[in-house]
Amino acid sequence: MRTAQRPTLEAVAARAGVSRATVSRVVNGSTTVAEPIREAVTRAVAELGYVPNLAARSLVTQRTDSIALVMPEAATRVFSDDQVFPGIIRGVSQELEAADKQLVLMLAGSPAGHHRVERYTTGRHVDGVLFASLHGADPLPGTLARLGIPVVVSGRPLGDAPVPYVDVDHVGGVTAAVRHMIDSGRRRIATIAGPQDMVAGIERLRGYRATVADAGLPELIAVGDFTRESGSAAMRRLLIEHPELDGVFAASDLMAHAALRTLREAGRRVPEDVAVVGFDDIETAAYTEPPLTTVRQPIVELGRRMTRQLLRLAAGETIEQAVMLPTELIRRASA
Amino acid sequence: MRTAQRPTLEAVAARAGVSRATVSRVVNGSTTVAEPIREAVTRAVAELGYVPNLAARSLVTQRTDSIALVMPEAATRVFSDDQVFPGIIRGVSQELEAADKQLVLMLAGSPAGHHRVERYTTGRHVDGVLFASLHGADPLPGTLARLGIPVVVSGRPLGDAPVPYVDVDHVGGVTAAVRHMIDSGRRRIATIAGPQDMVAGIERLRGYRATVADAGLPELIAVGDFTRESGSAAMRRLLIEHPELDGVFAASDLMAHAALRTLREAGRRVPEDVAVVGFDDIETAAYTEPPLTTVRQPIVELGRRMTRQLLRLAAGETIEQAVMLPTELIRRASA
DNA sequence: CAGGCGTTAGAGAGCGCTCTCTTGACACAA
DNA sequence: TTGTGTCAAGAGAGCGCTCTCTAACGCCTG
Repeated sequence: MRTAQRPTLEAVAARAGVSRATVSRVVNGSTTVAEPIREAVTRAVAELGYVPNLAARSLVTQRTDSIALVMPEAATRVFSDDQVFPGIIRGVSQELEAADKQLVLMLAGSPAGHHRVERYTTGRHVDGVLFASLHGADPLPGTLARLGIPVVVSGRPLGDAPVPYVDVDHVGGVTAAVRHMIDSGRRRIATIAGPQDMVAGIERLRGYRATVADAGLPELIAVGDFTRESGSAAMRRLLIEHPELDGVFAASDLMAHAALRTLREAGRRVPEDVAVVGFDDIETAAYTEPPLTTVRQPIVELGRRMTRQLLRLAAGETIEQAVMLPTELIRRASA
Repeated sequence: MRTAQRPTLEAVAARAGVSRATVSRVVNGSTTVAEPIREAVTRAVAELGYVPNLAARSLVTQRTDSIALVMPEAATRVFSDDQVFPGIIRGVSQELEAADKQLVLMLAGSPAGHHRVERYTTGRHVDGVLFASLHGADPLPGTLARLGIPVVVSGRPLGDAPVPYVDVDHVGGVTAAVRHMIDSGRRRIATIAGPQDMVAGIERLRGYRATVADAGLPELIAVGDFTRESGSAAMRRLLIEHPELDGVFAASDLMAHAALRTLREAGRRVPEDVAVVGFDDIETAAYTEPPLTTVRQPIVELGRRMTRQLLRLAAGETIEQAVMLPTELIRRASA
């Protein structure tokens, strides 16, 4: 069974009574083939159930028609409860489907895993590489770019390598969130920040600081890592250090969700005593108690845009170094 | 840049002063190479930064060292809020990493997408195919199996093709859940069932019916599709049709979550008036109000086992037609 | 010391495809 | 009729690798 011979170009050519080259032309859509011959070839392809051997094609064209999407394995854990991880994949997948290219997904967990990613991508086994949710200043994207391998990352890269990226407007979203609380009379607005080795964490904290500073309000900061657990811990710390707080901006919905519960356990009412705003607009946000006001980011679109940029790059076009996607404040009951 | 010549076997051979065949032996770990020569080759490989061209290798070995994971695109939407989708990917990824194989992810949304999957997988561009979360009786797994292409699916396939599968013990989990409610005195236990074109939906309903029948209790059934929206609607219907109910088993945590809210809105207290049990044990389950009692399924392990089975199959071993993974009742406050 | 054997390295074919170059056919002008 | 130009189709090289077959070499045996 395993040796079931698949028909080759040769076989199709023989059946259609033409040369290999002509079959290749038809299969690849060349225009310089007379109609009757094209038809004969098409028929032969159908009759034989011919499918081109991609390995053979890649060998000569130097293209693989596949691109890699690299994510830290932690992303599947940290984000396991929201749609960031599946959302990006969905967006990438949609665009690649349209371009008839394959998606090779690489979750880099261990250092060994990272090395494997490096070997694979630098080995030019893919036509381009997408990086999502980078932690810290990974040198790999820069290395690939220098090798001339098309790369696009999500979020402004922390290193100094000039790698093209697509990001959402963190600062704009956070500003809208914090202003919303200020406008409704809050004056002691704290933040539960995200991890400071990720752009999303850094930018969202930056937005918070700028906005409260602008309004002449104090900075009340506790740092989490985007997870619910860290959100509970941070909220508890904030309540101890700043019991007077009347608003909380959490850098992720997961942390906001945990904060909601912690506040309730501490006897604070939301939104009467404390307003809470999150970031992400995960599906759960509409089902928390009370429903969470939050900043929506276009996550599927992020995946799509990254992919489109990468494909353009791979096609030899020059692309914008940075693309920024808008965020939007979704008002529910928590603030 | 794009034409930057990568070193070939030939180049390594020249540098090491040996033949191509010998370099190939060293690279592929053959034992029949004398130590000094092996060392010389290894050094040449390092110096030149040689990376084998996978396309060329595939062309002759007829292997691709990559496997496809096929999911309906809906899976990323329906499950966007729980860990099924990322969990399976993580499990698959872990095992493939250990085996040094690549993961090609295919989300089949449209009929065109499904056709693309069919073309790609039947074209033997991968060494094996994993199917997750099948809807209905997709003929593709059976077709591939008949072509001699290694296939493993998640969940007992609904068609009659004898395709090897890995599944969790739905019935066992549901039985434990419903018995738990019976044991605590509930006598009017309803279910919010999952979609009846998916094994998970069918099996969980089967488990419910068997257990209530066994206890001489009535069947109170409303069907949803695993999403929160459908869960709310189903819960409302149940309250109208069976206002006397004192327990609800929801076939997914998402539906259970929505039921919790709907019950509260209807003035029913959980668990005092109505006990609620879900299925999946998503992370949110621990954060609902009240925290949700639910059935945990080992989702990462599911991905891992599927992959291990597939790799064994691809290696020519014969494998069990069915593998069943245990489920476990997690008791929290809702029942 | 011839003959046989086991072991290691090289030679060379060929995997299935694309793409350049060449040939062939035909139309039209001189 | 011959020459020129245009366009479609074929011939053939070669992409980088693996793997079989063969050659070379050293060692043991009779």
